[in-house]
Amino acid sequence: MEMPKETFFNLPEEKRQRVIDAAIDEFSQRSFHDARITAIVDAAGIAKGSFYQYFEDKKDLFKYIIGLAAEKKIEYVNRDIMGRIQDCTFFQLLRELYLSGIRFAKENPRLLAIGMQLLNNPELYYEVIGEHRDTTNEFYEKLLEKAMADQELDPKIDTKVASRLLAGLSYSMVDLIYEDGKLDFDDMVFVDKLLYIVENGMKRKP
Amino acid sequence: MEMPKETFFNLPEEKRQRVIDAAIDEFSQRSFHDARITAIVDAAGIAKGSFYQYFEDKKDLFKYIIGLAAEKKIEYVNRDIMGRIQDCTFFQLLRELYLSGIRFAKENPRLLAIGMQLLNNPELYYEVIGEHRDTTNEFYEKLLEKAMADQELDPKIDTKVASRLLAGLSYSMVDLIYEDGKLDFDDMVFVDKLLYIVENGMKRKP
Amino acid sequence: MEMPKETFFNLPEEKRQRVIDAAIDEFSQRSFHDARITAIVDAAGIAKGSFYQYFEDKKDLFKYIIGLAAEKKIEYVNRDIMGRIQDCTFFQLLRELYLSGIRFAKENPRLLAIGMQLLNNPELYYEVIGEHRDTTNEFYEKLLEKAMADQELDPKIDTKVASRLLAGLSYSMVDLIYEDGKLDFDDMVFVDKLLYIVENGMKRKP
Amino acid sequence: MEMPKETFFNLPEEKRQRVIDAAIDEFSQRSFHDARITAIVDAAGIAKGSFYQYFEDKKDLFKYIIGLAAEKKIEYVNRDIMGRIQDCTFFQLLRELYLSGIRFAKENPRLLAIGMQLLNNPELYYEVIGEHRDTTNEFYEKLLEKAMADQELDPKIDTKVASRLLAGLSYSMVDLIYEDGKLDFDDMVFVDKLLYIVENGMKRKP
DNA sequence: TATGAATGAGGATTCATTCAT
DNA sequence: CATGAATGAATCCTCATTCAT
Repeated sequence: MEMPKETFFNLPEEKRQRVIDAAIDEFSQRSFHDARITAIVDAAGIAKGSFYQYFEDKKDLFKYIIGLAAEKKIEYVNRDIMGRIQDCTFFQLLRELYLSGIRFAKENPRLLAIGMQLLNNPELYYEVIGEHRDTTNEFYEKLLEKAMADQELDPKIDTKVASRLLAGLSYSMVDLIYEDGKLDFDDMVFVDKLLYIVENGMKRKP
Repeated sequence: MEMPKETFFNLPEEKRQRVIDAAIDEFSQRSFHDARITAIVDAAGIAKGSFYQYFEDKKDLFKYIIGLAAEKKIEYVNRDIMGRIQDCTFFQLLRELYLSGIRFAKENPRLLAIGMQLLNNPELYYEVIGEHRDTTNEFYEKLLEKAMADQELDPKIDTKVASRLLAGLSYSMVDLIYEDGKLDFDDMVFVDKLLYIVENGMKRKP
Repeated sequence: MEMPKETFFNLPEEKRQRVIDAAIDEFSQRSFHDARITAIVDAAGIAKGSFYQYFEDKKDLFKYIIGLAAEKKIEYVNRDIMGRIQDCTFFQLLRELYLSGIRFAKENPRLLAIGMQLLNNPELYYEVIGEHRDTTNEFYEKLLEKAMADQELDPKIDTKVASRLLAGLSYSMVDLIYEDGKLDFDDMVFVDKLLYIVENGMKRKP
Repeated sequence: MEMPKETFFNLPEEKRQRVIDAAIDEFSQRSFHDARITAIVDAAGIAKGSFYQYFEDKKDLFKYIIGLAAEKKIEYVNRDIMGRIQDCTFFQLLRELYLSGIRFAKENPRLLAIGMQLLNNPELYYEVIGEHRDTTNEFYEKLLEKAMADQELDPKIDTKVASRLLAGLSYSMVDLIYEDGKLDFDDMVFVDKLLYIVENGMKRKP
């Protein structure tokens, strides 16, 4: 996988940030194809030529930004959730994950927009991310398997299917964010009401 | 809402189809901005100039195609589901809806792709879909309210939240389509396993 | 010189007028090159194809319109001036000519606009009118020669030059029309004040 | 008022001239709308893309060229006339002005053509010339008022009207240029003969 | 003769990328 | 490393004219 060239990492921190920021701005407002290098270099205050000394091409930059976003999100959620995995039930953990996801998205709306774009464009996704489409699914699957092993779940449910369900639900969250204000209760209430259903649907029957 | 010009509707059916087909092809493979009139007219075998006698401009065509897709999907699902609304339980109906949705998407993968496209071009989305934004949510909400009235549902669940959940799940379906083959069971099994959870989560406790 | 085809003259009077009118409208608002056949046929309510059954091409129509305008102006001025040539002095006649010209322009502003266009575009002029650029000059020259013979003029003036002066002055008139209202006296006063100078400049000294 | 971009002024003088020259060539031969960027860049030997690094668009270039022409003419006439305003009578000055105008037009026929163009595209005219519409009239009016104050003029003439006359006469000059050769005397003789009439018409009677 | 669809050449403009300094 | 001009392919769209019915 290409990456920014060395020159980019040799840049003074502040300048590098400006470039990253400008890129996030542009990519969050326009599709990959519509995004303009010109807009990015202008906003970053660097020369057009310099751009091509930092990055191979537009796609190179895009991949880098996507990578950054993923990294940031993982870091964020990790920090939020860290250490609770052990002492929590599966459903408590799920609740924290969703809430943490919502918080992250609200704090980083531009990254959310970029991520959505990627998710809705399979070709681009494939080009940029390559094979690794299933990280999210797999993550939930592992969680579910552990919960199953811990006998928290109804043994009749299929963890592969359930992992899809949990992943799919994150879209409900995003919707919630985009429509902010349309529903008259706050995120935590929403998540709790949602999880009430999920928990009833998946938990081990006594 | 603009529409194709009269000339387009005066065209012989076969030619009109060729244009529509070429447009669907192009729009399903490239973003609105990136889609090329040239590719469309070439594929349709018409002159560049003719295109502009049929449509105001690229956006006009796009809107038309989106409208067609929506119409087609509604028709499809209606035909599939028609008549069963009365004799079905809520969960049976939901099963049919999801299966019908999957079938439609599998039969019309290009329309699916265009729809997904739309989802991440908010500006265009608004222009094209306009007011009809939350049709899906509202549709599920109505269904849920009826089910609630029929005492099929756990009175503790919130129909607004549940409608989001049901809408969000359609994303799990799309995922399924894109990954076709990755899961080792077929759509019906998938939907059944999914609905097993959903039903458990939402149905009225005895 | 091409002319409209026979078909045009076979048209019912009313329809022919509609075409002429539409053409005058378009040509008075846009330069020859910018004028659009489409606009003309739309306004005239005829089919695009019909146009090419009446006229060879855009230029053919333009020539025809120019011809009409010239004819109309000559007719107008003739009617105004008719019969006075004998009983008038040269300067009285000139006054009538100018006033008549102003009246015509005010009553036919669209024709004025087309004429101006032509005058300011030598290439077009040549293409459309051919060699006959000097009609106006020659007309004034004849008038001046008669006046000279009648001993109304200072024998020292050169009639060729004076004819240019008189022709050039018509531009002052046009200016006056375009700026209508900027000067605080009316046309007749303007012409009289102008002719006061001209007469002093050209009349035979006692 | 828009202007060419900085990049244009950073260009080596020689290249810049090539662009200007090509533009003047094209605009003097075709109407603004009809003028082709392609022709200009080809003649100037620059890339199509480069053009858009120098100018915003076609109109931007056109305005610039018009500005240049105006500037050049003012400079030219100023240089010609400079210093004589004090020692000349009004009629002597007028003679110099007309002769200078003729010389300029003959030396810059392409600029003349562009200027004439502008006169019959009112929309463009307004955009380009904007407020400065009646500079010419006002210029002559000031001159006339001074002459009047100096008692060079017949007190009965109206300076506003006379200024129109003098401005209108410049059209006679243009005619002269376009018909070059048709009259059998040279410019100076023509102007002298013209001014003989004008002077007689306007000068103070003894 | 009327119609209006079909055509395609031609124009303006954008933008990723290259290149010379 | 920085710079920013140079490039040209690619795109949308317009419009006079032709053509088939």
